[in-house]
Amino acid sequence: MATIKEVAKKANVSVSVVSKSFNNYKDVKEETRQRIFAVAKELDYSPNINAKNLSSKKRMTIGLISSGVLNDNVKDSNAFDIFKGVYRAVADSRFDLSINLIDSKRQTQQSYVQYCRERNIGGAILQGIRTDDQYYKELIDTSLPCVVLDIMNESDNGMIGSVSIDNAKAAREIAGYLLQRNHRDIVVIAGTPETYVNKERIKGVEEALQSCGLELEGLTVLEADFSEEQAYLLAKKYLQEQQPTAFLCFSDLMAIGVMKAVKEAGLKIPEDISVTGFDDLVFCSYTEPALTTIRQDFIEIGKNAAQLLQAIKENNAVKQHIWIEHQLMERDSVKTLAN
Amino acid sequence: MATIKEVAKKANVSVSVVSKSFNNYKDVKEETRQRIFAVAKELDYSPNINAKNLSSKKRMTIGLISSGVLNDNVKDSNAFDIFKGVYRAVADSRFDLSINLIDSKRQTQQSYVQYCRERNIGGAILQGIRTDDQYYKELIDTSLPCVVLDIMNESDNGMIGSVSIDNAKAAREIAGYLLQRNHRDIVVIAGTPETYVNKERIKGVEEALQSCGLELEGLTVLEADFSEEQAYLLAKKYLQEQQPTAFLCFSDLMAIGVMKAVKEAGLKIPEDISVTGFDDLVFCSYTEPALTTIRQDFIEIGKNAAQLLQAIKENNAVKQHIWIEHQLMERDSVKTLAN
DNA sequence: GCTTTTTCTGAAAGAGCTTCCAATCAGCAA
DNA sequence: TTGCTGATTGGAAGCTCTTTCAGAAAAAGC
Repeated sequence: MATIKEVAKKANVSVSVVSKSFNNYKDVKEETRQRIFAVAKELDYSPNINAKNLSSKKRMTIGLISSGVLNDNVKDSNAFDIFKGVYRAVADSRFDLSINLIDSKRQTQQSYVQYCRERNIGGAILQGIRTDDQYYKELIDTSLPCVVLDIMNESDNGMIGSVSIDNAKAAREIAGYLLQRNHRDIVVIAGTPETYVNKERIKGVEEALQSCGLELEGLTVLEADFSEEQAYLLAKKYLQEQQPTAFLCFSDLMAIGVMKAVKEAGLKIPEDISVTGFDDLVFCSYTEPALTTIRQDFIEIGKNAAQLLQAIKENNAVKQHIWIEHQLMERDSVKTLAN
Repeated sequence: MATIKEVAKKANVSVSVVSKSFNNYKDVKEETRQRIFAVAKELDYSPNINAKNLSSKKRMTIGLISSGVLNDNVKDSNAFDIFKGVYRAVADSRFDLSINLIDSKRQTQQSYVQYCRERNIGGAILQGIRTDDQYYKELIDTSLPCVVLDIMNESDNGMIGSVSIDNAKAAREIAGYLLQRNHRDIVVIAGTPETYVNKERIKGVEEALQSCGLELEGLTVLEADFSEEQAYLLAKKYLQEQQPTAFLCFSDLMAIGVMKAVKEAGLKIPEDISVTGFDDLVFCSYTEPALTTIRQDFIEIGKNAAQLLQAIKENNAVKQHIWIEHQLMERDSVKTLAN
C-alpha cells in the first residue's frame, strides 16, 4: 500500500498538500487536487485510518456498545437490526464504527470509558444498557457525546441524546385495540419493572383503560422479565385459576411463551383467548396464528441514533430525543368479542 | 487518559519496560511487571490502539467481511450468530475486530484489500461471499490470511482456511430420514446452483438416493435461489400439477415459502405432504407444524473461523478446513408413510 | 572475586498522518 | 520597481506507541 509520502513525491508536491487534498481543505488549488487524486488512484492509495486517528485530534470513530446480545439464550434479533441501521448511517458518513458487545454475565473488566478512550472513540451509541449499569453513569458523566436507546436520560448536559418509539402511545394503541374489540378481562404480561420501556408501556395501558372509563384496579399485571420461559410459566399458572379474554404482552417473545401456555391449556387462540405482542420480530408472522403486535423499526432506530450522534458531535442537534414511528401490525391473534 | 510515558515515570522505569510489560516480553521481572500494572490501573491507562497498530508491524486486528446482510429483505440471523461467535473468540484473544458489512447491491467502491490495508487488518473472515465476487479473488491472491465460510477454496497457498458443516453429509441425512419414512416422491427445493453449499447438498441427496437403490432421474429439483418468495411460487406452481409426498428444502426460509404454498393448496402438513428445512433458524420451532430441519451452529462456526484464522496467522494451523457438527432436528413436519 | 545471566535504561528510529506556521508566487496598485 | 495581498505550497513538529541496540546495573553462580 502506498503511503502519503509516495503520493506526494510522485505528484511533485509536499505531504501536507496531499493530506489537505484528502481532507477537503480549501487552500489547495483544484487542479493540484485533481492531479493528486489521479496519482493516488494510480498508486492505489488510501489514508491509513490508524495514523489518521492518531494524529488528528478529531474523533472520527463512533462506538456501538451493546449489552446482552452475547447471552446464550438471546433469540431476538433487534440488536442486529439496530446494528444494521447504525452501520448504514455511519457508512454513509465519514465516520468509522467500532463495536463493543458485552455480556451481562462476564462483564468486561474494562469500562466503556476506557474502551472509548483507547480507541479514540468520539461518540457512542448505547443499546441494551440499563440505567443501573455500573459503567453507564460513568460514561454519561464523561461528556462524551452519547445516544442511548430505550432509555430517557434526564441529566442533560447537551451531550446525551436518545431515540425510541413512543412506548406509552404504542401501548395505548394496542390496549385500545383490544378494548375496542370488547376485551375487558385483559392481563398484561409485563417486562422488567425498573425498565424505562416497561414503565412507559404500563402507563400507556392505564391511559387506554381510563379513556374507556375503566378503573385500573381490575388490571392484572404479571411481571415476566421479558423472558419467554417466565411468561410461559406465569401464564400457565394463571390459567389454572382464571381465564382472561386477552393477554397483552410487552414483547413478542413473552407472547410466544404465553401462546404455548394457552395451547397447552387446551384453549384456542384467538377463539378462546386473544394474545398480542410487542416488537414484531420476524417470526411473528410465522406463528399459528400470526401474532398481532406493535412493530418497532429497529433499523430506523439505529439509523436515527447514528445521525443524532453525529448532530450532537457537530453541535447542531435540534432535539435531544427522537421519536420513531411504530406501527400496529394487525394479524390473527385477536378476536372481536360480542358486546 | 494517561500515556505510556506517564506510567513509566510514575513507576520509575523507562518507557520500554512498560511497553514490554504490556506485550509479554520475557525480559522484565515479574515483580516489576506487576508494579507497572498497578500503576497503569491507578492512572487508568491502557495502550492506545491506534498508536499500537500504527507502530507495531504486527497486525492485531482481524476483519469480518460479510456480504448480503444489509439487503432489506434479509430475515435470517445466521450472519448475526456467526458474528457473535467470531466476536467471542476474538474478544478472548488479544486481537481487535473490525467489521465490514457489504450490500450486494451498492457494492462499496472500496475493494476488500484496500479496506484491510488502510485499517491495518492482519486477517479476514469472509461470510456470505461468493467465489464469483469481483473482489474475492483479489483478496485471496493477496496472501492475507483468510478464512472463508461456506466456500471451499482450492488455490491453497497455506493462507486460506475454511469452515462449514459437512453439507453433503447433512443432506444425506435428511434425505435418508425422508427415505426411511418411505417417502419416494421427493422434490428438492434447492438454492442457487453455482453455490458451493448447494452443490454439496445436491450431492448428498443423490448419495442417499443411491444407497437406497433408487435412480436419480426421478428426482425433481426446483431452484429457488434460497428465497422464500421464489420457493413459494415454485411450490405453488408445482402443486397445481403434481403432489409429491415431501419437499426437501435447502433452507428454512424456502421451507416457509413452501409451507405457505402447501397450506394454500388446501393440503395439510405433514398429513398430506412432509416438509423439511435447513439451518434451524429461530422461528423453526414456532411454525405450525414445527419444522424438521438440519441445525447449523452458526455461533460455533464463527468461533472456529476466528480461531482458525489466528492459527493460520501464527502458522500453526493443523488443518485448513474445519468441519462443524450439524444436527438433525426432528420436529413435526414429516410423516412416516405406510410402506 | 570474577564471570554469567538477568533485568533495566535511554535514546533513536520509525509507523503514516494532521496541522500550524512560514515561505513562495502571482497579480496589481502605487 | 516596490510593496502588498491573497492564494498556494512546503517544512516540521507532534500524535502515541513499538522495537532495537548498546551498554549499565543488579543478581546469581561458581
